[in-house]
Formats: sequence, C-alpha cells, structure tokens
Amino acid sequence: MNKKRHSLKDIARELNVSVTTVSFVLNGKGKEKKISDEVIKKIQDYTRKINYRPNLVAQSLRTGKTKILVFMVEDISNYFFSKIARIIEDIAYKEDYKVLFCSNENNDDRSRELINLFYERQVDGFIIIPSPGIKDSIQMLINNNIPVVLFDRYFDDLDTNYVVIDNENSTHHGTQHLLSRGYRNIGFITIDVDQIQMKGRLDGYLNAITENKLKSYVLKIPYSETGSKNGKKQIQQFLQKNPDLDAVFFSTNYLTQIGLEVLREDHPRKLQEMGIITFDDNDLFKIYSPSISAVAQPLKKIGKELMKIMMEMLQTDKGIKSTRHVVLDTKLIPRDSSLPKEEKLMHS
Amino acid sequence: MNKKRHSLKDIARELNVSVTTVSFVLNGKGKEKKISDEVIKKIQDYTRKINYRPNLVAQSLRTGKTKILVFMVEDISNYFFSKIARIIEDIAYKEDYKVLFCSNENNDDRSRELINLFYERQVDGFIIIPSPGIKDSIQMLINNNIPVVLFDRYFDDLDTNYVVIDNENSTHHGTQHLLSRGYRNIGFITIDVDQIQMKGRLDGYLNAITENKLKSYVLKIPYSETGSKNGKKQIQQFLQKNPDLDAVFFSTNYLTQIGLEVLREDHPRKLQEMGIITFDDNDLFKIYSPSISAVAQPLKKIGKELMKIMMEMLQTDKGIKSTRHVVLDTKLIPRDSSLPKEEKLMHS
DNA sequence: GTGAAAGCGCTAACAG
DNA sequence: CTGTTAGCGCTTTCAC
Repeated sequence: MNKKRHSLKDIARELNVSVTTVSFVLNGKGKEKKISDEVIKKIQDYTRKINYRPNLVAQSLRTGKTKILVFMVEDISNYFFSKIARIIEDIAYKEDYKVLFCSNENNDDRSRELINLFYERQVDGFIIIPSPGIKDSIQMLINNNIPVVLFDRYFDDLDTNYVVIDNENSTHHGTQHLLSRGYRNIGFITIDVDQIQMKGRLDGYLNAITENKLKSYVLKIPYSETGSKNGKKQIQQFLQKNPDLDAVFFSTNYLTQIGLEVLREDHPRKLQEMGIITFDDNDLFKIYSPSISAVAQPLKKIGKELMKIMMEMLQTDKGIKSTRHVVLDTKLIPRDSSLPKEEKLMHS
Repeated sequence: MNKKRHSLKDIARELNVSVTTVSFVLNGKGKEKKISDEVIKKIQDYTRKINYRPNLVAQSLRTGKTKILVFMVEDISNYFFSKIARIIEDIAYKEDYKVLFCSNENNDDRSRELINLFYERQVDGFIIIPSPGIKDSIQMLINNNIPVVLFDRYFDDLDTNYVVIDNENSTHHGTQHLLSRGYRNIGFITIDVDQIQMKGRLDGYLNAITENKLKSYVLKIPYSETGSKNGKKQIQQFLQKNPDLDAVFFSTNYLTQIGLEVLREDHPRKLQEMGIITFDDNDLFKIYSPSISAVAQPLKKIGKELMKIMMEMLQTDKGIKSTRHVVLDTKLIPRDSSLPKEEKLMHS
C-alpha cells in the first residue's frame, strides 16, 4: 500500500500529460474540452488503479466553497435536536453537503466562539438555534454574505430567514384541550429565559387561562438548572405549594422528563390522576404509563424547510433576496395523560 | 460593514509591512522572531479593529492538518450515540478539535462513502462504529497513517485501536440477575447481524442459560427492520408463540422501545409481571412504569477513553506504536422491571 | 528585525 | 486538443 497521497501533479508526471488535462478529465470535462478518448481512458484507468482521491481542502481553497454546513443547537443529545439533525444530515448528503453538528448549550460565549470558528473554516452555511444574545454574531454572518437560517426561535429586530412553529397557538390549543377535558387548575412549567419561543409558549397558556377566567400557575426554571438537582427541587416545591393543581403543561421535553420523575417518586397517584401535556414529543412518551399527551413539532417538515431555504440561498449565487419566514403548525397528540378528568379519577 | 474578507496580504499592504511579519505576529511568534513591539502592537490593533479571521482552509492546506475529527455511528439520533457524541464533542473542543458527526445506518456502502469523503477532506482522525463489512476502508485509513479508533465493536482479524465493553459478561450477568430473581423462561431479543458485540451479548445470555440447564428463547431481527412495522410484528409473534416466557432481555435500546410498545399494547399485564432487562440505559427507562432494569454502558468513560487514544495518536507524530485495546465494564442497574418474580406477581 | 519567495494541491483563463 | 501559468491564503526557510 502506498503511504503517500497522490496529487494531480504526480499523475500528470506519471502519465506525461499536463495537470490541466488531468484536472479536466477528473472533473468530467474531458468531452467538453475535447480531450482524446485515449487520454481520458488512460487517466481514468490510472487514477482508479492508484485510488486517487483529490484533496478537497485544496479544492475548497481554490473554489472558496467547502460544501460544509453547520447545524448548531442547544444540545445535540436532546431528542428533538438529534432527530432534526438526522433529517438535515440526510437531505444535506443528498445535495452533496456535509453537516457539522455542535451544541451551544444556549450559551452566548460558546455560540459566538463556535460561529467564529466555523466562519474561519469557511463553511458554506449556518443553521442555528440562537442563544439569547448572539444577534451580533448572526449579523456578522449576514454582513459577510453567509447563508444563515435560524430555527426554533429568532430575533424580533433582526431580519433573518427562520423556520419556527406557532408556539403561542400550540400551547393555547394544548391548554384548551386540558380545559375541555375538565381540568381547571393548570400549571405551566417552563424555562426562565427571555426568548421568543418561550414567551410564545407562555403567552398561549396565559391567554387560554385568562379567556376562561381561571387562575394561572407558572413555574420558571433557569435553563442552567434543568440538568441539576435544583431544577428537580423547584418542581417538587411547585407541586407541593399548589396541591390544588389538577394538570400540568411542560413547555419542553427535558422539563417533562424531570417532572415525570418527580411525580413518579413523590406523587405516584397524581401521576395517574393529573392531566399532563408536554411540549415536544418523544417516542418513549407514547409507551409511558400513562402515555403522555404531547404537542408534537413537525420534525420532518422543519428539517425539510430549513434545508430548502438553505439550498436556495446556496444556489442563488449571492442574491440578497428577501428573507424567508416559515411558521409551522404543531400537532396535538392526545394520549392517556389527558383523558377526561372524571374518567381518570374513576380508573384510579 | 465590510463585505470582503481580509487576507494577510491586505493587512500587510495596509500596514506597510510584509506578510511574513503579520503572520509571525498573529501566530504569537512576534517576540521569538524579535519583531519590534511597535510593529507588533500596530498589527494587533489593526487586526482586532477589522476583526481579522484567518482562513483556516488555507492554513489546513499548508499544514496538512484540519483539526477536524470524524465521529461515525449508526444513527446520531439514537440515545446512546448522541450522548457519547456530546461527550466527545466537549473533550474535542477543549483540545481545539472540531467533530463531524455522521450516521452510517450500519450500512457498508454508506460507511465507505463517508470514510472516503472525509479522507478526501483531510480530517485528522476517525472514531468509528464500523458497519459489518468495512474492514477494507478501515485498513485503508490505517495504511495512510490516519488515526482510527473503533468503538462498540471491532474486527477480530484487524489490528486496530478500539474501546468496547465486555458484552458477554454483561448479558451473562444480566441473565444471572433475572435467574436469581426467580425467572426461568428468559427470552433474548436481539439483532440479526454478524458483529462481534452482538455475538458477545448473545453468548453471554446463552452461557448463563446453559449453565443453568434451562431452555433458551432467541429472536433475531434484521437491523433494517428495527425501524419498521415488521420488527414490531416479529416481537409480537415471538411473545405469542412463547406464552411461557416470564422474562425478556433486549439486546439494544431500540429493541427495548419496540418491545415495550408491544407489551404495552398487547400484554399490559405481562408488562407488569414479566422480568425485563434492557441493554443500554435511557433516562426515560428510569421513570417508566415499571422502571426498566438496564445494563448501562459507561458513556463518559467510553467517550474519555476514545478521546484519550485519539489525542495520543494525534500527538505522537506518526508513531506506529502498538494498538490500544480497551474493554470496559458495564453496570447493571436493577429497577422494578426485574423485581423478584413472586413479588411482582403479588403486586399485580 | 524584516521581507521575498517557494509551495501546499487544485482550478481555469489563456495560449498555442 | 493540450499545456503553461496565475493564483486561492497561508507558513516558513532563507536572505539581507
């Protein structure tokens, strides 16, 4: 086996042709450039024989394109993000793009660092879930004519492409669902963060509650504490302080996980009796006992829309065309955890 | 805002110094090369002002290093893989490496394609869960002196670095656990694939069963069907055909998911009464009802060991030193699903 | 102390 | 039809 990589020059020398000829042939421009069949064949045979692999770094330097996209989310190991990642990956590979995944932990410094890093590395485009304070970095990318699509959330005062869901409507609908099933004291457990998607989710809940002249119960947990014991404790206290709650709405899937854990340990009875809805579905919620009703985001559609916008930008050379705003609907999947209240009480 | 990227040349011209000087200063070699403080300051101030970002592609072409690692798994959206991905990512970033994640679907063609792709792109190292038939591609990387670490499985007749767990021992132990809890007819549901880790898992189970002179019940499902209705159907049939089973051992987490779904839908009673163990833990198994006993892989340790070997190879220039073989222990986490058989029957 | 220049491997305009 | 050549942006040797 050959230890050294072959270069165009090596091949050219070996075959007594010029680098250009080899380059043309390998790029499929042999016919177009009217290179003789004989030479074409010679080159193809030889390169196949030595298993020639072009140096894409050199190619990138020359063309200015890396064929790499960045997909930046809060945490790639989170169900929602990793599922979308997988969809994006598949579409991208079909379009001959590779995808670099990274997690920013919803942290501005880390986000900025990552964006700079990949900017230096000349990636062709960014698909980003922005952390709260990185408007400047996003702006920088846009100024430098680099395709960016945000998703899950965006900045009100920054004109970017984005793909989001109708958060407000979704939680409004979910809350209505609980109300229609007879629940009256509905708690809302969410993340304490000043981001548009979370504000939307809270608003949807609050509106539904006020429209029905009911009392709202809101618990806000700092994002940084969702991984720690502290988050769990806050939910425990919230449930204890509000014993009259007959339903809870969790605004993200990791909160649901913590919440279920608390309910299971401290209030096994409530776990069966309370109405429960989670934002973001998970395969496992379906097979939980009780199965958990969920507001499911359209993962495939989100992935597709993101890539559609991205490919469009990538293809229209540097069109500073209008930005695309896509707002998708979610789907409420009623399961056992939000069965009518009386029914639940009967069973338990 | 400036539309164009700045290059070293631009800076040099602007500041009336040479490219070399700028390069030295930016690489922190100013002092070493005895460049005057004045010039150093001038360059630093200016580059900061225009927010100069070096072109890392050019740098890579020149140095031959990309500072990118590839992490290839079956499916990045799977819990086990995405958790490890996250750990690897964190370690890598600290070492100033970026990580490209990709999913090979345990498919040889896709694996080969991906490996070639990244090889062309000059990535510095590969961490791979190999699909069954890509020994040749792995060999190619090794021949070309590219650091490779396999994990989860390896090839018996290929001398590579790898990090795996003691599969045989783990399932043996798990099966023993079920036996000690009074279960006698234990089924083993696994993937039909000729790979070392799955063979180990099956062997561990079979050995435990034979040692105790019991009957084995094995269901092998093709990997390709685990995502489809077909896989579900096979489990359904398996359970129907073997009504005397009092316990099941699932050999991977996605099989467990399907299995739980089947049990929940078709045999809610069995779900409570049967002994259940899963290979690969998941946060949600802990809060399931019943909580599911699991053979947990040491995710952090796996990630750390992988990166330790990788960094070692990356640093020792081209040392063809001996290959590293790391075999880690798993941890059996007994939960409610494997409570003593009598206890379970009493409760239900 | 600083600069000129070669070269990493590739593309493509231009020349013949 | 094929070859020469100028870069892409950077690092680094060698020269002054």
